Amino acid sequence: MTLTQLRYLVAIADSGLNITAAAERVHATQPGLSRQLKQLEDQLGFLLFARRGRSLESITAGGERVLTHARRMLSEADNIRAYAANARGDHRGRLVLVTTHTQARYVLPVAITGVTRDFPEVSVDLQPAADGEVLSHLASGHADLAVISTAGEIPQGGLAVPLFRWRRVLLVRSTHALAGLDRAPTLAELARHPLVSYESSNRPESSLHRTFTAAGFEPQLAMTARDADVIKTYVRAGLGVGVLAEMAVSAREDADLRVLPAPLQMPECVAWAVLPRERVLRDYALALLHTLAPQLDRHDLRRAIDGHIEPTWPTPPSWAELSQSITT
Amino acid sequence: MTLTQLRYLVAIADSGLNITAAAERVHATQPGLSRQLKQLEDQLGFLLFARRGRSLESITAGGERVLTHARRMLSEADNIRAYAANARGDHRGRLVLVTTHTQARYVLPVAITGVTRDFPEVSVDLQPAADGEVLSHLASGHADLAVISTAGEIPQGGLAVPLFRWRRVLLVRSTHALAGLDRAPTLAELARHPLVSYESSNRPESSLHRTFTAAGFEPQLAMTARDADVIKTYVRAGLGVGVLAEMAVSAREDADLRVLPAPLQMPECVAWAVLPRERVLRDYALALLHTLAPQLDRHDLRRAIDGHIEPTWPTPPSWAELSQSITT
DNA sequence: CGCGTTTACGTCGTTCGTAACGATA
DNA sequence: TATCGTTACGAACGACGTAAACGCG
Repeated sequence: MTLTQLRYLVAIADSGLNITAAAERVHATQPGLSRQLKQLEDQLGFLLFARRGRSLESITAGGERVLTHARRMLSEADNIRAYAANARGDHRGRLVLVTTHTQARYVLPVAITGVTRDFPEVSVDLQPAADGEVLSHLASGHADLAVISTAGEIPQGGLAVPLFRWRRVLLVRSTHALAGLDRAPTLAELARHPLVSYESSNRPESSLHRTFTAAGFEPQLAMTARDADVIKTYVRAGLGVGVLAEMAVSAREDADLRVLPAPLQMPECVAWAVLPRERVLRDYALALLHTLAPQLDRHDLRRAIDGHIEPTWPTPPSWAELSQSITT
Repeated sequence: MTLTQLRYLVAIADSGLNITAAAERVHATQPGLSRQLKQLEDQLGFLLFARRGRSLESITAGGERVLTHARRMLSEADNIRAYAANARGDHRGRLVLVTTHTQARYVLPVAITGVTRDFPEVSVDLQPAADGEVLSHLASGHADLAVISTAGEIPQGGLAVPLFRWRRVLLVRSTHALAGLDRAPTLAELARHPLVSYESSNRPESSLHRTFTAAGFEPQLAMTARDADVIKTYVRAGLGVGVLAEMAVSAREDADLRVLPAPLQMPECVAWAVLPRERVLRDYALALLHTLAPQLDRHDLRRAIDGHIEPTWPTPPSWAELSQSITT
């Protein structure tokens, strides 16, 4: 049993049982993989894949089992390599982020720009995902860091680091009935108008939905989208009142629209960075994290990550405070 | 980075930084290990060991870090091999048990005999340990299964499987003042006599100590030992009242001594098997466990171990019931 | 001078890629 | 017939053990 054999095994499993495609993925030839797979099966004494004719039909139960152990071994091997790269100051590599559209579009740009400036040999891979899918992407092990928001709870599935607090704002056309208001509308006032908001607001357990129903109202969601820019477009088209994160509105770009604070009952949200457990973080990933959470000490962060401990974090700054300190 | 290199690295660390001894351990030559270590260090880009002259002086911080990841990788490799051996019905191997003297001497023999009968190619390695050290031996990863008793709490550090309930008994010479009693003495009566018991009774948090002090008495421990046979010897010598586990007294062997039940306030204990987490159990280890816990379904056990879930176990049988069912 | 590590050298085993072959839909 | 996996072959690489050299106590 060699690491190469296990790497090939995982590649085959991840390529839909297509050995040719797997060979491509690991930069080797197809006969090489075939041979190593056969040798591994011979040594273990049972088939890892069920064959139909000559091609692989499905993974056997034993193969599934071996696969999970193999994945752990390979991820530990990656950990050693990552640690070594940090130790020798080698900052080449990839940084895979998985996050929602709003974070990707409005929060991360400055932070990522900083990383690519300080670590020019890093290629950042920004994976967009729906609200509920971010953490499952992280759990699958293909991402180094997730950024996600919650209204209260601490995200599970990794080490959660609080970044900043933010509130929702309302966005309306200047001709809209609410445009003249110089205060936050009440929930009752807002409930009379069709809303345009994030896709996740459709779910009954979303904080928007819960806030309305707790007060005895039913939100009218005229339209939902993952993408804040799409929401703005439909607000401009007069479809309804935009309900989105304060990070997503810009005084310059959205000067044609009126911005109102959301009703006070709508809870404050917290944006979190979530790091996979048992995974060594590259220095540039830590740098990104530190840009997003400058209030936290770099070495405390490193200790929390390496020691797999969950510290009691201080209350994160508001988005206004954070964006202030990032740009200056 | 190869598995061989990591195996060598661990061997060197476990041999007190003596490469020659490590080579012996892994059945290879010393220059081979030296070379692989050097190559690993070259590839990682930093020293794993600090040198003084030519010999290894200490592990570096980086070396320590790499070592922990390497150990995990190797243990996962062992898991794959163990799973494969099970799958192909290969029942050769070692079974390392760590436990206290009483279990080793009075409880495990029948169970181990059963294993060596059903699995003649297994060599059982019974590691004796003091009460408090059993679980740390297990945690170090050198044992497959620990057997230990507690008075109430569930043992930590692995998947704990309850085996049986047992009580303490008193052992006295026939000439002893308590010998004529046909009931359990009260705590007050017992407190007047010097006691001979297990070493762990010295600790103030031991259940014996706690029981006495809770009733306002102070136990007089004339002598303590890890070994039940030693305790009996000193009881025969008239040193005091033996307080030991009911499993340790035999109607035949101890016919010259009087056996009394312990005071009712002394709590019932539970013997547990503790299995290391994240470790594939060989079939013969499961067989041993099943002999010790016949009330539990074999497949439930396998599922609990493989799935790393902690089921709510049924109340275990008493030692009398268990020893009955084992021998028949 | 003994112990332990490093270096040098020759051999052996293994892996790899290319190319030809076989099976399947 | 196109696609995908297996088998065959030769070259290159790497690992290993033996033997000798080197440092240190």
